[in-house]
Amino acid sequence: MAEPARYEELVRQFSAFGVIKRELNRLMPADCHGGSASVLTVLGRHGAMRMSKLAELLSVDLSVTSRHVAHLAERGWIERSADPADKRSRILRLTPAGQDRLDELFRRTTELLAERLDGWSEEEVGLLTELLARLRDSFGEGRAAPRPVPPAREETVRTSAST
Amino acid sequence: MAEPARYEELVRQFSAFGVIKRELNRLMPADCHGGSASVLTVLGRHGAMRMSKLAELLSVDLSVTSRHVAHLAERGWIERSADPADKRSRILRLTPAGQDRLDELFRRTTELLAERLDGWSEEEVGLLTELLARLRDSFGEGRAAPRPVPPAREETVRTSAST
DNA sequence: TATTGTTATACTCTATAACTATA
DNA sequence: TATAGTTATAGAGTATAACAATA
Repeated sequence: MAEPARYEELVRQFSAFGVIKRELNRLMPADCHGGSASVLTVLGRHGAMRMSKLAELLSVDLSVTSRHVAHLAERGWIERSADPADKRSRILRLTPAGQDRLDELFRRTTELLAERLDGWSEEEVGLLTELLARLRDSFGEGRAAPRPVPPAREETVRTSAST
Repeated sequence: MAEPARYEELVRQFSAFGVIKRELNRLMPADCHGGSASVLTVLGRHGAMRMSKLAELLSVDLSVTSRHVAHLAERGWIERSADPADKRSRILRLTPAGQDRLDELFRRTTELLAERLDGWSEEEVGLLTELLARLRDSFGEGRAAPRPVPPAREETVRTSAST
């Protein structure tokens, strides 16, 4: 448990979020903005899943997820198949084209980070990554279910864009 | 310089930004949303300044800053006085009411963080704060001018909500 | 002519609520 | 009746561009 002043300082630094997010967004191709990219990322990491699960992993409302998914499906980057066990559900899955898109996105962002974090050591990058994961866990509890989990369990799915 | 896989992992964790930001926004009073709050925070920390400087510190466009500032001025939380040295400029300054507002906001966010980061140690909170500051520095270069004040890093922490 | 701010416009992201179809 | 997902609507945040006043 930290002192109040610590939290206050942390909150100030949260402004970094906006800075990074805006710069990252500028990097996105016109037909695949931030929201869509998150969907691709989650599907790439966790494999096929239903809408509700995706929304949970994204920590956004189901309606928001639905729109992003529709956007991606229109472009052939993900496919929505019926769930035989529950006809209300739809199973989402990355298509090969979607996987390519995802790889391309990672390439772009990795390039940007390599440039921006030039002076950072391997350990520092890892440390920040870890702390952000914990931060997300600390917040998302109850609604989100993040946690850098091992790749998909679904058998028919190609997983992770890289590793 | 870290390996590409490190950056990729870091990018994934950036999704934490959205989670925290949305939760923080939910905490904001109806008449003072995230954008306005940032303005108050920066003015509280760095003192009076002109629009352009504020926009730079916020790392957002001047037009955006202008709107947020107008919003705050309407509510009497900041005052815009003419700059005698340059009549195009306007000097922004927190009013006592604005300071109260700011204190109140810090109280709210501190409370939330204390709750969410219950299991975090003083050192961990400090470490994350430091890394976020560095992250912002690494990104904002050229457009933003972060690196405000040396954050409290010692055991003995300043308790000033602003200055 | 360049700079400081303001305003109009457009676009993304998000949540809430109403609605359809299954369970 | 409850749940999965879609769609309509509204609100916040941001950037670009056109404009005013001053340097």
